[in-house]
Amino acid sequence: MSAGKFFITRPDYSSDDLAQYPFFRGVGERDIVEVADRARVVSHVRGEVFFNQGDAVAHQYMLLSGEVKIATISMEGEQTAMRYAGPGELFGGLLYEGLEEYPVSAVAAKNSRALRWNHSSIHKLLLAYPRLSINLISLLGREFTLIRNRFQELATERVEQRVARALSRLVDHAGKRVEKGVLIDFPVSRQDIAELTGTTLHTVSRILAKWEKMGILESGRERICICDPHGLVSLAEDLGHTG
Amino acid sequence: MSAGKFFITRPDYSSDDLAQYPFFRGVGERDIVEVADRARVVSHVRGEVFFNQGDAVAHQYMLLSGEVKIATISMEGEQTAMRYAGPGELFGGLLYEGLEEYPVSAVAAKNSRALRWNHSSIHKLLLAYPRLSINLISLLGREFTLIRNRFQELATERVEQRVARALSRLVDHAGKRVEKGVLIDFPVSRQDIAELTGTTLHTVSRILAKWEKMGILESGRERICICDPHGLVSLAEDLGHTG
DNA sequence: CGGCTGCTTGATCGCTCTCAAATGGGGTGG
DNA sequence: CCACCCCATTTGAGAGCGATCAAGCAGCCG
Repeated sequence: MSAGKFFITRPDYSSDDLAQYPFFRGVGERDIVEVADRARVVSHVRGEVFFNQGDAVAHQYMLLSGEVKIATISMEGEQTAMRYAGPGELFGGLLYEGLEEYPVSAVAAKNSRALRWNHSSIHKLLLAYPRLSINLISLLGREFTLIRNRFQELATERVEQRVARALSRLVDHAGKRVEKGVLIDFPVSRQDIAELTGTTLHTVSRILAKWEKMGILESGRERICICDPHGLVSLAEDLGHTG
Repeated sequence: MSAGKFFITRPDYSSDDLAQYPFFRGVGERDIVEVADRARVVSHVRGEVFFNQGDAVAHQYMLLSGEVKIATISMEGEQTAMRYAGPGELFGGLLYEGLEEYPVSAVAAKNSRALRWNHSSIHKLLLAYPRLSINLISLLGREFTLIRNRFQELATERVEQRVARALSRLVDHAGKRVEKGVLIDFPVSRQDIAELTGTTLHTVSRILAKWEKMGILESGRERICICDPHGLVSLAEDLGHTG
């Protein structure tokens, strides 16, 4: 990793690594270096926050390694998880005129490293490298599709179906092949699943217990391993027809 | 309207009208004309669709007048409303690589006119006028905040509270001052409110009947007029504390 | 080994969906 | 102008999903 083909700006990453991320798609190696040079690398261990909902918007982040939970907290104190961001994904205040506070919190779900641009830098960079803007729009489009789907599920589906879909997404997003099946490769509690699906940890616990009995998965303290991913998917689909 | 201060490209609109919309913020009059010239004006009467979920992505729209419902339909046939777009708002496939079908439908909630760019035109324009990209990102950011809030409400709040918020938003978005209070200025059925809030038209009907008795609003067939907007807002807040 | 934190499990309650049917407003065609 | 029909709306009764409350259990770290 220290033997990048191109100029390495910092010991933490090479331009090769960055070039593979969608934010830099179609951007020349030299330009990537220029853009990355305007960022700092920041690290947070599991549980630490990158920023809190309500903080003054200051930075835009791109995750290099780890996993970050993007969540909101309501006035009644209830948490809702918007998404989990993995390596290559952007998070932070989407700089639009009038936005002064982060509308969400970003907390490391495992030890994480990210590139951090400040607000004005990223603004200039987007103007200077239009391709970055296009890529950002593209990424936002995908994210939109995701939250739209989740919104629709929340509006029309039962809890069990939503949990099945949430687990499927986590597997796609951060699944690691292990002996028993596919492990979600960061600590996930029942409460986390509940915040993703708009239910309570109790209900999640009951559902997982049921599926464990059916042999679909295996789980423990903040650990979920899907033994039968296909079974999980067809469960998500079938629950619509029969229930 | 035909006496615009600047060059008028079509009888339908002047560059003045366009300059006030956020998509064109910071863009010169001449450039606005250039961009608008790449679009066609399309009209649809109430009930007609601009495009259907699943259609091949071909166009990006900016609404000039009217109101457009952006909604999805699930595999089980249930509709979910994502938002209502008013004049100046953009809708259509957010061009990202890999997107081939519209993920939502857009249907005129009243007679509507829109600018329509085709896919490749808008792509070129965004590259040629970086300020447009910035504005688009800005608009997406706002839209994101909106759907995030709605998602959180759906995940944590009761139906009554969600309906109160939905009505408040409709008032802000399309409220028209009338004698009795503020009228939502396009046809809105109980079913429409239900699709916005993830409930059924029956529940909406009961809630509106209750509020009508309380003197907060007045409603009829596809018509809702808020007599006491502030009461509605405090209802949305209070339902959290007491319920 | 002890305590903290996350997980399980039972019992109950009530919000909201579902099913069913009647009512009414408004536009259209005669 | 009137009658009719379509479709939105209202209203009732009942069932059930899932939240809530309440303990007890168990893994993991110090």
